[in-house]
Amino acid sequence: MELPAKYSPAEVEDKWYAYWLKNKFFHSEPDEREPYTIVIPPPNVTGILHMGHVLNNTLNDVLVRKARMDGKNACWVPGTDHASIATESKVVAKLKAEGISKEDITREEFLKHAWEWKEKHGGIILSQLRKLGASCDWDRTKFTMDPDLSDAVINTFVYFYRKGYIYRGVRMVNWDPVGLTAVSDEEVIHRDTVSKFYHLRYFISDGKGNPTDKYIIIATTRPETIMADAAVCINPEDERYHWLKGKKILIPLINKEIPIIEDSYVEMGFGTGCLKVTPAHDVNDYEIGIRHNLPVLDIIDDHGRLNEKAQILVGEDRFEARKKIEGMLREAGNLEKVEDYTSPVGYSERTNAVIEPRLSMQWFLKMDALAKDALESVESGKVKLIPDKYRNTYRHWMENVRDWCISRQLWWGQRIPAYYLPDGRFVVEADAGAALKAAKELDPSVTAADLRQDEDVLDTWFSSWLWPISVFDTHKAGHPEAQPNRDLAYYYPTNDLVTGPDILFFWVARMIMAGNEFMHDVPFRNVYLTGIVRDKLGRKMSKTLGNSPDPLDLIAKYGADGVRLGMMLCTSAGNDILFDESQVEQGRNFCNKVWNAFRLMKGWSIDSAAKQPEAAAIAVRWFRNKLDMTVAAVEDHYSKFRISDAIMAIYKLFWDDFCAWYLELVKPAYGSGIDRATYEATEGFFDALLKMIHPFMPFITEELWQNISPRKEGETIMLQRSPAAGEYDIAAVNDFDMACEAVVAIRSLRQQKGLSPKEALTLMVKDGFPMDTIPAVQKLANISSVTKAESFGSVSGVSFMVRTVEMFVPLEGLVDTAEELAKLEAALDYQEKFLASVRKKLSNERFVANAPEQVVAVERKKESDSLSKIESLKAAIAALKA
RNA sequence: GGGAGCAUAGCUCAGUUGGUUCAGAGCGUCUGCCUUACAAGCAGAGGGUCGGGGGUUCGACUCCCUCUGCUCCCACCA
Repeated sequence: MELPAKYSPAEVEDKWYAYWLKNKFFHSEPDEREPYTIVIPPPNVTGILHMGHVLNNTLNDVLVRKARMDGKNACWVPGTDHASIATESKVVAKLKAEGISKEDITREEFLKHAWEWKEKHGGIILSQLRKLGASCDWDRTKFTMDPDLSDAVINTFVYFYRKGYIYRGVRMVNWDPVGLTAVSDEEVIHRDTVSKFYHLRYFISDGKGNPTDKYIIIATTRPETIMADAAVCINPEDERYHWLKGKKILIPLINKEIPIIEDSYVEMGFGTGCLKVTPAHDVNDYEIGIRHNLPVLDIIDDHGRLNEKAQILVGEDRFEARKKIEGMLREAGNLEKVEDYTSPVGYSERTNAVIEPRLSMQWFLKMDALAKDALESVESGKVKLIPDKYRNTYRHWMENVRDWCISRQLWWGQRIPAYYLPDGRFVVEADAGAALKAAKELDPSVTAADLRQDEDVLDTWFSSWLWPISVFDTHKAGHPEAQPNRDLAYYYPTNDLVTGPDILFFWVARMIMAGNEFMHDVPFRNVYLTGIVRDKLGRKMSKTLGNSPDPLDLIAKYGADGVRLGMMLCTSAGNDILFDESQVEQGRNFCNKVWNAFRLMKGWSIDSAAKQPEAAAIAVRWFRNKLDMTVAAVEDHYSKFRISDAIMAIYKLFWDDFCAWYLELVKPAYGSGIDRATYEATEGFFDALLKMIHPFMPFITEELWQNISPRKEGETIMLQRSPAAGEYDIAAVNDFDMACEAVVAIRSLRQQKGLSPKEALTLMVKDGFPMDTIPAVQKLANISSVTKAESFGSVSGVSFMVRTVEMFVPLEGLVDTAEELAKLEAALDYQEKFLASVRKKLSNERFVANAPEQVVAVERKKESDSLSKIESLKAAIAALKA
């Protein structure tokens, strides 16, 4: 077989992915084997693949492929999330571009557009995952708004409503004036923002609504809301303002009279000590308003514009109004001064609009009982967080959880199944028919046409928290008493969940709640929390910064295997990843290394008459041990989710041990064939190595595995068993390591002396070297003959130490005696100091008395080793001087 | 304001109950090589008072205190 010197991934990857699909290797059905289940964190249905997805899904794929090769019935369920706000805003934008405003069309028309959009863009990200090699069970692909999954959401709502957990109420919510919906507390991101601090003069009223010449100063960041002020508040302890008690104050510009109230909420040291209370537009002010029974005046509309209740600046955007009112206040003599000011401002996670605190009627889910159980699930270890530092964060959140605002003023999503009677009462039922029946019980005269369904839809997370259940069994969600179907019974709970810490509360915690509620069991055993993918400079990857490479471009350039490996090499749980293209290059290079090792091996012709050379026999014995040793280490890494350590161990095993040492040792002389025993052993090792690499680099390993020896249709490396760790002889590995050290020393010596690798040398060895490895040293260091010696006599040459053994390479005429002497004396000096420190330790009675025996033994070994080295060094120095 | 975490080689990070000749890895750097698998490569080399200070201990990268610097999460300071 003629193979090019460089591996080209493109055709190989498409070919094998198609082969895997055709043979349904990814598909899983319940059987008698142990299941291994992962559900995908569903990407937004209209999303496109970014580096975060690459990280997450590569990890998932590594885990699921490894499980499959461990003989488990592995099932990775893919799917997408309808992402109500994100998708709806995209559809709105698209319609806007076509000249259609959402307000001008009906809900049904809008949803038709939305579904069209979904059909058009919905599959993109899933097909991109195929490019990455993701071994999802595509037959099980789900969408959070599939009809049956939506039914599960509705049933869940009805269930919690009947349980008394869902209620409706007026609350101060986080209003997103761009998305035109309330968002939950978790969807608000607070960022320090530079703004202005306006110091305003509020004049005291003369009691008839006219200003006196006395005024107080109030500091605010939001002068455009003064028209909604309901009072001015001072701290009752604040003597500076006692004279104000009982007085009335006039709101600037509109001259509205409002009372002075006292509340200890106000901090005397902050601002001027006077607080304007605006119950409709500030959460704290709302609380104060309730305490003091103040009227609520809402002057800002859905879009963040001032409404007619503001009396002035009606129709102006809140930020425009702020600018304009500054001028008006200055003109009216109400503006004392303006300062620069930095304070935390809430932004919508989805639209980045400044959140407007706003009062509105919303639906809520009580969280306290659910959170208590979900906390217990993690505290007890039923769900393990990896890394476990997140337990603290998790606990803190669960202990301070607030009720979940689950309604959204959107159309894209599951519509809340509450039906209003004309008199304002409502019923909650799974469908309109049941609702009518229930409504008739309240009022027999009600007809279907009288009933009006709630306009709002449910928060997206209210569907994705059911994901580990609903992808298998859509009836079970909302019906804790029901028997799970066969799939759910078999696959639930899933094993591992890989996701980002940013959605630990949004999603992970809520899945645990839903799992506990409906399955009486947690939804997964391990939660692997990845970091955020950042660029080399530590900046978050974002479209606006343009610092995020397109994964598909990277795949096209380096191959999916290269991209995967590059990602896996630098991932450790819970740590952010500073991604750089050079890592992918490293991955690509590794592919090429594997490819070329294969080329080398396949290029050999077997000579049946050839006897196995000693060096090859040594190599085979050693590598078998080394392989077993590494398999054990890799298994240990997997068990602790140390994925980058696992691949690094495999990487070094392949590159350093297999290629640099093993292949060089067994490589036959140019022009000759290889003996059968060595060839077969090599092929066996190669097979094992491919299997170890496969979860990380599925494509190239399949390609090469298929070509090691002829395979039948339907055979695949994917379904082979991973190499199992066997017994290994650590002493043999250790002896070989010593041989390698000798080789390195001799090569280094060559470099120093400018000797070509082609020039054979001779070697003299003192007692203590593992002589059975000598043929390996000879082959790799090009040593023509080796003699054991008691002393090296007066031959001219260079001596060096390998651990405690002195070795000597005779080099007539190339030795600078003074230089050698200096080197040896430096080594002696170091060794003597080392010995002194060891002896100091050993002469410390408390050390000998308190330290464990083995630690003391190690020190004694150091002492004797050091003594023998000193002896050798002294002898070598003496010989040089002679 | 509350909570959590981090600081180890030029960069990114390991260091698993305080004890092996333990100060490591990968990348990068430097030197020499187009050696008949691979220059996307081979061979070799250099590089760190483990952030500063103090303490506990026979022994500290590891445990405790403190200082400095950074990050994240939560939170209503107008």
